[in-house]
Amino acid sequence: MPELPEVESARRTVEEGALDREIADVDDSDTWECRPHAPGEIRDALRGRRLVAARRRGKSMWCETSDDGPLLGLHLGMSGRILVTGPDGERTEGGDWLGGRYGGGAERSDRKPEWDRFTITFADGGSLRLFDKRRLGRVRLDPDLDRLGPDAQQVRVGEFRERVGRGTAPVKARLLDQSVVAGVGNLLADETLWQARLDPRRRVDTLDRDELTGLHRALRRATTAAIRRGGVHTGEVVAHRTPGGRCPRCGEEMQRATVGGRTTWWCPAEQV
DNA sequence: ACTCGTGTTAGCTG
DNA sequence: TCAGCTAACACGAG
Repeated sequence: MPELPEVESARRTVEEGALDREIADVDDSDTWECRPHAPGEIRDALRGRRLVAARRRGKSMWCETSDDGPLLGLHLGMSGRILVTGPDGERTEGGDWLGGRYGGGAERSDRKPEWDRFTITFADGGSLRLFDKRRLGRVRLDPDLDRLGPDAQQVRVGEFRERVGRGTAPVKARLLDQSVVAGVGNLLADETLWQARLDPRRRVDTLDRDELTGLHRALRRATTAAIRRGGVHTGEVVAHRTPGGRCPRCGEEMQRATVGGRTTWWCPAEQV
């Protein structure tokens, strides 16, 4: 499910396939996904315009629209995908990342049209859809991006140490806080902490400068690798987050607990 | 039937 | 006031 790497993939899907096409119609009738907008509000704001750029910060993405139109915010939530079809109606891009609990192998059920929560129909006959089984995604005009921290892939080491090291929360909770650094989800957090050999329960006020520096390096590396390999589920330790799973470096049995409100797996021998 | 979950956030607590 | 935590959100999968 979407963390920063998957959202970056969705952003590229839009950038490569959905820009500069005239918007003929918009189905924004899913009032939950499009809240707090009333039905028709997003349609009226977009019709006749074009998407002209696709941007991303952390897990949030948005499109700029032509003629000084509003920003179109798209958040994939936990199960959202962006699907773009060309003028012939065939899928050209998107929805192709695999793996995870709701990924891969579910293509047949994935076609259910009622899981299309938001659809832009272009004048050429193609479309852009937000497909979202669990309905935890969001579509909104001019989304509030001010509360997001710097993007996890772009944040510089000094700012990272300053932001992540502040407070007393467990380091994993700090990484998951989107206002601290934007883009880290549960799997990327576990992968990063494993790469950095840090115990996810460590309070950030016990981390020294070198540990924070190493954490920053691990995060950038894990994020870049996940984007390159096609998703956060390709992380080295992710497949071992399971009962009886063993650390792929040392063979110790992985430990499980809830940290920062999320299921957390780590190697008790190496992550200290 | 019942629990869990790759995300976000309102609301509670110390 | 604020940092930190919990429950709730919606709903499919195991």
